This record gives sequence, structure tokens and C-alpha cells, in this order.
Amino acid sequence: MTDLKGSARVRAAGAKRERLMRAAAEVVHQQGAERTTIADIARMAEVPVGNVYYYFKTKAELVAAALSEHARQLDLLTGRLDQLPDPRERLKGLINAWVSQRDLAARYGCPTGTLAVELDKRKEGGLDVEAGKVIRLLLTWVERQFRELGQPDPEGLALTLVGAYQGMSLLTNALRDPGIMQREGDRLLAWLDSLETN
Amino acid sequence: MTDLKGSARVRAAGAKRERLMRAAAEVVHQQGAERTTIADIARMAEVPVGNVYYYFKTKAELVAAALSEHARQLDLLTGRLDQLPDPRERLKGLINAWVSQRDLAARYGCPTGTLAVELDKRKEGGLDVEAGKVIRLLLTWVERQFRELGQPDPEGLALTLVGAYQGMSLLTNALRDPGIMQREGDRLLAWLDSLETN
Amino acid sequence: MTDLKGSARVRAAGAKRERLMRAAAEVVHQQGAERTTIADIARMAEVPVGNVYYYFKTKAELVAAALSEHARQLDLLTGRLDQLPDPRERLKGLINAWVSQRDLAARYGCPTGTLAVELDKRKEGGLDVEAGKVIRLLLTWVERQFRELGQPDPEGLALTLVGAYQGMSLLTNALRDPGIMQREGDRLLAWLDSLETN
Amino acid sequence: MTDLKGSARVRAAGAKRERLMRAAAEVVHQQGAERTTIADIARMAEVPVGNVYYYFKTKAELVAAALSEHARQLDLLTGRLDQLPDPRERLKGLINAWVSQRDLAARYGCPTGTLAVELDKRKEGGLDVEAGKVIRLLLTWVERQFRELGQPDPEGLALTLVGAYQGMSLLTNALRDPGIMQREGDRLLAWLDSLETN
DNA sequence: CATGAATGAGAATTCATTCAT
DNA sequence: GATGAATGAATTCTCATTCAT
Repeated sequence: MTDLKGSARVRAAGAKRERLMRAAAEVVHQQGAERTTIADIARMAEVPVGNVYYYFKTKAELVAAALSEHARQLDLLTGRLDQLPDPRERLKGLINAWVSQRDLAARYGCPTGTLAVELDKRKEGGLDVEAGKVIRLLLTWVERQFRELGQPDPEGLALTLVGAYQGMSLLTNALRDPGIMQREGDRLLAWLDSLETN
Repeated sequence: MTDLKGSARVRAAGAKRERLMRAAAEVVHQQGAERTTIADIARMAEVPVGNVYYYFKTKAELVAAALSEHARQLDLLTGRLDQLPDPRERLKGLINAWVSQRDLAARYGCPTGTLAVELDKRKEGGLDVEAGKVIRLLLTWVERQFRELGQPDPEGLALTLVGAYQGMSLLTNALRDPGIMQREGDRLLAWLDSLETN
Repeated sequence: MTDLKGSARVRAAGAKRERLMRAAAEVVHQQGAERTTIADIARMAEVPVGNVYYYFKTKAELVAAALSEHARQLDLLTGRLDQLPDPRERLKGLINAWVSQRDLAARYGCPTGTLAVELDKRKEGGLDVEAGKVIRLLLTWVERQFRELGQPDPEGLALTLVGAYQGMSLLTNALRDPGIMQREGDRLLAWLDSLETN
Repeated sequence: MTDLKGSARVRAAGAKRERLMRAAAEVVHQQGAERTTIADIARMAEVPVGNVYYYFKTKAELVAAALSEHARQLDLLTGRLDQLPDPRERLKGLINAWVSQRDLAARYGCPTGTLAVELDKRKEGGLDVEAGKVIRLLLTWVERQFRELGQPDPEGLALTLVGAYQGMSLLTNALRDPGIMQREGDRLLAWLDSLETN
């Protein structure tokens, strides 16, 4: 019983930390890091404010945690896509995933992109996880697909694809029109299909 | 005496307002709207803090002013480009203007794009000038060029071009690499050249 | 009238800053810097808490101001004593001033000494006015008197005299017995009288 | 098995309590009571935070324990000195012990004196061990030596000697100059030698 | 007894906005 | 209109102390 309770506590504790990270990721995506209050996150995670600091020493750390939560989501997604045998299909799966989030994007933009914009204005640095790193993860994965496709300049193509995604997310958000995401997504899919395999 | 002083005062007052707008545009671009203090802007504009409120009733109004300052810059640029006879050359001029700002973009991103991201998180609404409108100005102008070029779906092409710009600005900023702006700019220029004229 | 009011405002503003300094000096002497709250000082100075920060950017600055207020008191005292023609009389005047404060010392110790002890534990440095400097002011003044008296090793005598003062203040405070200050003061006076003039 | 474990546990428990006292004495000396955190002490003593409260009901009790640890050190010292046959030599031994600690004093002052200053500002009272008591222990011991030396007014001489020690500790600390301790120590030794034996 | 986690009452600090001349 | 000063509502962060197991 004690054993069980012990592990239950550990599980609960870990769960709390996770709850905070997830809450942070969500609220920060919605309100932006600057406008998000520790109290906001605590409320959503149902954790008393003072207790937040047991898990994260500063607000900056919590924001970093939110970012790495997004990185984790990205990992999960690319992990699933890696099951597909064809790199072209993997890239198309990525685009479809983006497009499927169009309503969220219309309201709040791309989680990583908007956070990158905001965190960059801080220039605090110091924290290990910056938005740039997460974006680079994505770039690297995309680049690998293009390489497997036998494309010349896979790095440039990755920049183009990820840039297009960030750009269409921003426009979708600024104009509050999920249709933009749909249309540009379709264009990207067609573009992928037009690439010759070597 | 009063006449002269009066008009001088009016001119000075107008100058003050302008100074505030310009200062707001610059500081907000650098620090973001949230992190920028009325005092920051006042200091840069060399206007006493208490006096700011004579020209702008709230901070939100000042931020809106910063945004419309960027809109004005855009107007100036497109106005100059409109002198060119060929719409394709106008678009290429636009891209070149973007690329020429790559160092600024690496540090602070696109002024309008980053502001759009930030303001969107506020949802205060109410203010006449939102970032979406400025971006729409740009889209409309670009769209017109594509139409003059006789392209089908000029609206879609405009979204693609402006989206590409926003995306490459974001990547340039997040990765702090002006080279990205250069490379993607070149790609866009080549793309424009590849379009057939009808 | 405007002029008058204007200068009245300036005077009032200066007065407010002074009120804060004096309040800080007193409360910090009584409660110690660490236990003293900005709110404590604000209350005693009858200034709203938020307004304190208009005059002092941080609590550390306010504490430094309290210290320099004590330095000012010391200046006033030595200034008065400098009127006396005989350096020996000046030193005796200093000791008498100390002894006359014995009840305060029994309750709170020497303002500068106790603050020196406390600030030293911080090791923040950076602030221009540290307790060491104030003590050095006193040492220098005392040393000058001994020098004028023609004593050999005036620096050593100054250390001895000021050290004796700090020591008797501490004992007076720790044992809550003003009589200690009286008795040791008398001893110091006799010691001064026993010094031969050269 | 239980017996062994039981006594081992008692021993360990006693050891823990001791570790906490010693850690408290050291950290409080270095950082001051106010700036010292229960967590600081627990960390240094290698005792989990939550466990501290088993041994000390409040922070005040831990600070009191730190103080009595210093009292214990004083007891050990005077106990050793009591082995010496000549009271004058005992006093000189005391002074030499002080001087030998001059580097520590330059950084943190006299443990008992600085704690006395700080605790006095609290006025919580109630606790059995206050700094005044420890200082009185020292005074009493010194007084006894002077009495054995046949000096008139041994109480006054004790106040003078201990006061000189506290004063020179404070100056040494405030000016961060161990040389002060050396010089004043020498002076006190010479003074002791100059006292006539009755 | 042991221990990681929880709690909640402060405390310092920041700033948009307002006010009194 | 101009301006330094005032105000007060947040917000982040700290820590002694308590709790559940």
C-alpha cells in the first residue's frame, strides 16, 4: 500500500509538472508569453500559485517549458510521419497536419512561430531552450525528407517549405481566415507533387 | 506675436506628435509592444511623459500610431515603386527592398508581421487600425501587380508572395541569419521571372 | 502666484525625498534593513508606497539613503565640534555626544555600526555609499584631531577610539544597559585627559 | 535488531541535530539570520527541509541553536584557557585566539556580536537564549580573570576588554582589513602587560 | 521519524494613467 | 498645452511552516 501510494505520489507529482507545462503551452499560445500571468497558468493547471515555483524557478523557465512542450508535440508528429515509407508522403502528411490546425492558427497563429517572435524581443537568452532551436528541429527533419527524395539543395527547400508554413500561419492569423491556410496548403501539396524524384 | 507663437506652437505640436509616432514605431519594433513602456517612447521622442497623453489617450492608441507609421512607410515604398512602368519590376523592387532590410529583420523581424502577431494576442479590438489592415494594404498592392501582369489568380499569388516574405522574415529573425532573407529573396526573384506574361 | 506655487511644489518635492530619507534612517535603525519594509518607511514618511519608487529606484537605494542621512548627521556634529579651538575638547565633545545618546543606543545600537554589520552580510556592493565609508569619515576626523594634538600614531589612536565606541555601543545594546555607555564614556574622557600634548 | 537500530537511530538523530546546529551557526554567521533560509541550513547540514522541523520547531529556535553553538565554542575556548595557571596568560590567550580569527572577522565579523546586533532588532524575546547571555558569559569569565589578577574594578575592565574586541571586530569587518584586528590585539596585549599585579 | 510537496501570506517592483499647477 | 509628481492595481517571487504518506 505504501509502495503503491508512494508511486502514486510520484506519478501525481510528475503529472502536476506535466499539467503545468501543458497549461503553459496552451495559455501562452493564446495570450502570448508577456500577457500570460503565472496565475493564469496556475489556474488552468489547477495548481496554487505559490506551488508553481516548486516546479519552475521563474516565469522564464515556465515559458521555456511551454516551448519544449511544443517541441515534444512536433517530435510526436514527425515520429508518426516517420512510419510512412515515402519521404514525399511524410512531407505531405506534415502539411496536412498544419492545415488541419487552421482554425487554431486563425485564432492564435503557429505556437512556435509566435513564441519565437515574442521571445526574440526579450534577448534574455540564457535559457537552454529557445524558439530558434525548435524551429531548427523542424527544418532539420524537413531537410532530411528532401534529401531522401534526392533533391538538390535540400536545405534551401526546407527553408522554403517551413518559411511558407510560418508565413501562411501569420497571414491566416492576421486576417483571421483559415481559408488561407487551406489554399496555401494545397499549393504546397501540388508543389511537392511537381518535384521530380531522382 | 500670438499669431506667430500660435502657429509655431501648432507646428511644434504636430512635430511632437510625429516624433512620438516615429519613436513608438521604432521602439515597439525593437522591444515589442508589451515590453515597451510609455516612458521608453517618451524618452526617445524627447517628450515629457505626462505630455504624451495629450497626443494619445492611451498606450493602445500609441501602438496603433506606431502601426500606422509602418503603414505610411509602406505607402511611401509602393508609391515609389509605382513609378516603374513594368509591374514585374515593381514586384522585384519590393523584394529587393525587403532583402535590403535583412540585417534589421535578423534582429527584430518584420515590423508589421511581429506587431500583427503581438496585437492579435490582445483581442482588445476597438482600435481602428489593426495589423491585419496594414497587411491587407500590402496584399492588395501586390495583387494589383499580378493582375496587371495578366496572371490568373492574382489574389492567390499575392498571398503566396507576402506569405513567403513573412515566413522568411520570421526564420531570419528566429535563426538570426540575414542570409536566409538573401537566399529566399533570390528564389522569389527567379520565381517572378519564371512567370509567363499574358 | 504660479511662481510661488511652483517653488512650493519643488520645495514640497524635495521635502518628500527628505522625509523618506529621514524615515528610512529611523526605521532602519530601529528594525534593521532586512526587516524593514518599503511599506514601513512609506507609512512613516506618509508617502504612498508606489510613490517611493519615484524617488528611489530600489530598496537598496533607500537603505543607502538612510546611511547617507546618518553620514549627514555625523557631518553636522563634527562641523559643530570643529568650532571648538582645542582638538582635545573636540574629541571630548564627540564622546559626550555619544554618551548623550545612550538610551537610544541601548535600544538600537549605533546606527552606522549596526547598519555596517547588516550591509556587510549582503555583499551586493555596487552602491556608492557603504557603511564602511561612513565609518571611515569618522575615523578620518578623529585621526585629524589626534594629529593636531601632536600625538604619535594618530591613525592607531583613531582606530582605538572609534573601536571603543562601536564596542561599547554593541555591549550597551546587547545588555540593554545605558550605564555601560556612561561608564566607558567616562573612561575614554579620562584617557583623553591623560594624553600628553606635544 | 530493533535495539541496535534504535540506538543507531538515536545516535544518527543526535548527529542530525548537531549537524543542523553547526550548519546554522556557520551559515548564519556568514549571511546573517535574516537572509539565511531554512533551506540554506538544511542543504549545508544535508538534512531534508521537511525534516528540520522535527528537530527545531521554528526558525527562531534554529537561530537560537546557532547562538548556543557559538556559546559552546566559547566554553571550549575558555575551558582550554583555564588550564593556564596565570590569569594574565589566560586573557592573553583569549586575545590571541581572537586575533587568529582575523580573516574570518574581516569577512563576517564576530559571530556573537553580529548576531547580537541582528537579534536585538527583532525584539521577539521569548526565546531562552539571547545573544546578550552569550556575551555575558564572556564578560563573566574575563571579569574573573581580572579579579584573580587582583585588579580593582574587574567588571569595568571586562567591559573595556570585551568592548574593545567587539569594536575591533566591527571595524575589521566594515573596513575589510584584518590588519586592524592585529594592531588592536597587540595594543590590548601590551595593555594587559602594563597592568600591575596586586 | 522521514520527506517531497503544498500552502499562503507577504514583499519588491513596474507602469499605465491621472492630477495639480 | 506642458510637466513633474502621484496613485494604485497588478505581477513576480520568496519562504516559513504544514501536510500526506
